[in-house]
Amino acid sequence: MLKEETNDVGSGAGGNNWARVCDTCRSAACTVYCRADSAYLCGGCDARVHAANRVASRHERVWVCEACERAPAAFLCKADAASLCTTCDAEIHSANPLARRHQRVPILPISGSLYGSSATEQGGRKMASAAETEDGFMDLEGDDTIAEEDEDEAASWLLLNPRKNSTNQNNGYLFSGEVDEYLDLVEYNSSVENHFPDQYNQQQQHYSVPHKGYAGDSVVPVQSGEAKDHLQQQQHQSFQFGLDYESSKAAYSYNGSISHSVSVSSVDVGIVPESTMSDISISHARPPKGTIDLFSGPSVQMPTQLTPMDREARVLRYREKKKTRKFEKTIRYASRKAYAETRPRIKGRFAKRTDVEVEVDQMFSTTLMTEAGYGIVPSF
DNA sequence: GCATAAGGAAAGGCCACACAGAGTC
DNA sequence: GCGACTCTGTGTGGCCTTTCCTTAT
Repeated sequence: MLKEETNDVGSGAGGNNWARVCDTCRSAACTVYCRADSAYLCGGCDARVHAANRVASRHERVWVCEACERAPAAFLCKADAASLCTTCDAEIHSANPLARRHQRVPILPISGSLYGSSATEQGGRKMASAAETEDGFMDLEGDDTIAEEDEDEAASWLLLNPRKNSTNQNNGYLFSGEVDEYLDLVEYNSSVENHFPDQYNQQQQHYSVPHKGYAGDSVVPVQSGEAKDHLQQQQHQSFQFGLDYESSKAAYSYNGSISHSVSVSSVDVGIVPESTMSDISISHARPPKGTIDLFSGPSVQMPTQLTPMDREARVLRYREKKKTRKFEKTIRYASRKAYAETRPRIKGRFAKRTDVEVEVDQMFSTTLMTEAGYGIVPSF
């Protein structure tokens, strides 16, 4: 059994971008691996098979790796709140020193019902939600604290989401604001760029367009309207189905269906649409725990009452964002980068150009102008 | 087991200036 | 409506300082 797992991991982590399908129904993406049956099962088949009798319900199962979706998860990364197989764990957490510091704990298999007693709701299965523990399993006791913490943090991510689109997308579970959708797009893009270089590059050819023809700060492309519409459509679809447990797993996993559909970015630098920058900082701003709860104040755009669906959607969205956080610096304007690199410094700080340097630059510009036969606007 | 010191890593601030974008005429 | 112009805020990299965490005593 373990041999098979190892082989699968080897081919799955990073090498195969498609989630393993359920061994039973052969149609849905698998979400759990049953060691007793040596079978990968989707949420529906798992619930059906292991609810058949008491013996079956004792089968030990583990979630499938959220990164490759092809191997049983072996470790839980607390920093990423992600269950990962050994290979993905090694890959992801050897990427940089920061990642190496992530605290990971082995995932213990569980038996019984993964989806709680109300497994029939929402199309037969209960979605993965705030009731899950950090490792993604249902916590039968004492899960309220964790869920509330997640909800609190999730709420902070959504504070400024205007509900202006509620009339158009009034299912209550969609991204509510244009801005936040854009933010999501950027983050998903980062995820895609990291995990699907091939597909990402191919699809980029379809949807990525240069920001401007001008060669200055224009190196940072933005998504075309077609791409954005396409993405929004995909996201909306994913969220509409996302309340179903199985679909939500696919939609929110590292490289689930939604990731396959996202395909906009530059090649060397990440895109951050300028209009979103302030929103990013605002939406992430959050007072530390233990401070005065400003979120309950009247000035904050926070719904006073959340339906269970809203709550679940918030937590889900927060978890997904948490997984796809990207800490690498994003260069938006390559020309500014070039200027900064050539700019004189004193102890690392930018320094004023001396008159001599200005004169040299002017002479250089003049020389170029005469030699090239056309004018160049002097920079300094 | 607890307290303190030392070392390392990470985070954040600072600086000048070209540029984007809003506003005005 | 369109172009020209002014003004303001933003983004950029390298070094330094501060803060936090781990390890040793």
